[in-house]
Amino acid sequence: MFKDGKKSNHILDSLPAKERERLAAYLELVPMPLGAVIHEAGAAQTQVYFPIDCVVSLLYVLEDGGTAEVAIVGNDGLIGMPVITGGSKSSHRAIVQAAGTALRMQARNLREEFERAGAAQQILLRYSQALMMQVGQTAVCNRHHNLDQQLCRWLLMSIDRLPSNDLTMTQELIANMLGVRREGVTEAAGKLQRTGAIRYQRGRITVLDRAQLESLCCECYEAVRSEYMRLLPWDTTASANPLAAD
Amino acid sequence: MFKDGKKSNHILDSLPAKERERLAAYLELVPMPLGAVIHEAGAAQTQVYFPIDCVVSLLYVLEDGGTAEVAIVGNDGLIGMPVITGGSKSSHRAIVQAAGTALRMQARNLREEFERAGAAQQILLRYSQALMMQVGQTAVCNRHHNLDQQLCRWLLMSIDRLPSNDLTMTQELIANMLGVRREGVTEAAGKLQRTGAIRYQRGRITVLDRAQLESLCCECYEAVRSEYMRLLPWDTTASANPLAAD
DNA sequence: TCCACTATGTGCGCCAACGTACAATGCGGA
DNA sequence: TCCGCATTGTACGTTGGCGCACATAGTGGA
Repeated sequence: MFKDGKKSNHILDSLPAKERERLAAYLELVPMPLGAVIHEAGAAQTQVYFPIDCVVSLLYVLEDGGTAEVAIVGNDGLIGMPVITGGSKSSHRAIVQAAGTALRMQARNLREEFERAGAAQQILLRYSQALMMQVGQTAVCNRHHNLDQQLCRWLLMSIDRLPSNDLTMTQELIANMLGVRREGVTEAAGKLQRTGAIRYQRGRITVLDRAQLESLCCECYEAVRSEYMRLLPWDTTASANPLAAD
Repeated sequence: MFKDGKKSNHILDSLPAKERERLAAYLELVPMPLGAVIHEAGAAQTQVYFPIDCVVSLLYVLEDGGTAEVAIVGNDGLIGMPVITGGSKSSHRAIVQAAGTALRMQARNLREEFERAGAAQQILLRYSQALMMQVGQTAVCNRHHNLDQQLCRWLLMSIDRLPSNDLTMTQELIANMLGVRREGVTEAAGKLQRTGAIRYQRGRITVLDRAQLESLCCECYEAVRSEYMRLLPWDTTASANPLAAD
């Protein structure tokens, strides 16, 4: 799980003190309002974002206007990988799915730090692998699992990246993320509400029984979670983190 | 498109002469037999493969044995990105989907070249972005498009990476890749055969009318193709390739 | 030549999700 | 307080793909 009470970003936290201080000079705390489009598909990305207590979705927009989420990013990662990989722009729209704050910096400054080939490079590369895994699991889940399971996965992944168990989210928006009908979400969420797993009222969802969601969920959630833990042991207080050199 | 008549690998071809020669010392031509598992999910990857005239699928195996392909790799790329990103192992099984040959090298040698932070690093990072895009599009396609369209996409992506328009592939195997029923593939392929787009006989499929496949296909094929072209302009004879410094 | 096996074809009922239509319900502003 | 609007609930026929069962047809080996 990524929830830790602390308001921080795990990528930044994993950096040794020297690198973290160097980057800190470039970082600026910015609000991330619900629905804001951080990066539009096909547009050059001049800034990167390290979420603190917000969640951003990467989604693909089809020619007919349909959408599908390919990944979720919160305080476990960053928005702007194409800055590192050199393509500068992405085919995905980055949109704020849960409001909060993020640390922002100029793309060129992150790029510079990456090119120092130090701990930051190592961590960013590992993050890219974790993200790839998450995207792949989205593909698998879309193929094999039903809406009920996918909704559970989505709720779990979202609250893992947020400080509380509340989501300010209409069913309509969830449907857009999952790429399904709004009515389908209403039905699936209704089931979860009846069994007491969640509660919701007009654009606000509260997870009441996390364990129940996990039991209803498909294996995809745990697969992604454990891969993130393997690749990015971000807890700097734990000795398990080989990257915490300070 | 990636088909070029030449037997080569585009990543290696894109390298400046110096880098290419340095890597050549480590490369070994190996056969890639149909069905061979190049990397098992969760196993350390000690070697990387640059396909020449074979196609390798990355697929995820579910707990119940079900499978879903997350990406296709041919002479446009390489198998073994976790070696670069530092995770050393992948959650995906890499399996030879079309027999042929590949160039193989020790993981540590590629890792070393990457750490030189030269043209190879740049190209490998761009490839990782292209691969990410492909995986994301698999997710989108699984969500929104039907089996007929997906089969077209799959056929096009496969023959693009092979020297001819023939595939040695049973419908059963295609079904495993797409994560669907074998009967569904039989039906979809039957339609394509009746309209003259393809012909097949017991484990061998020939694409007769490429244009027709493209017209029946969803937008996902072209989206991935153009992103590969943007990120990896591999034709060293074209002036369009900024990476060809020799 | 024939047999065993693999690959492909076809037909069924079933179900999840779709598209559509419309009702009911809460919330915020005039 | 009431109106307008956004959000959620419900229903119904349609469809694409599933699971299953079994028939047919190539292919390679004994």
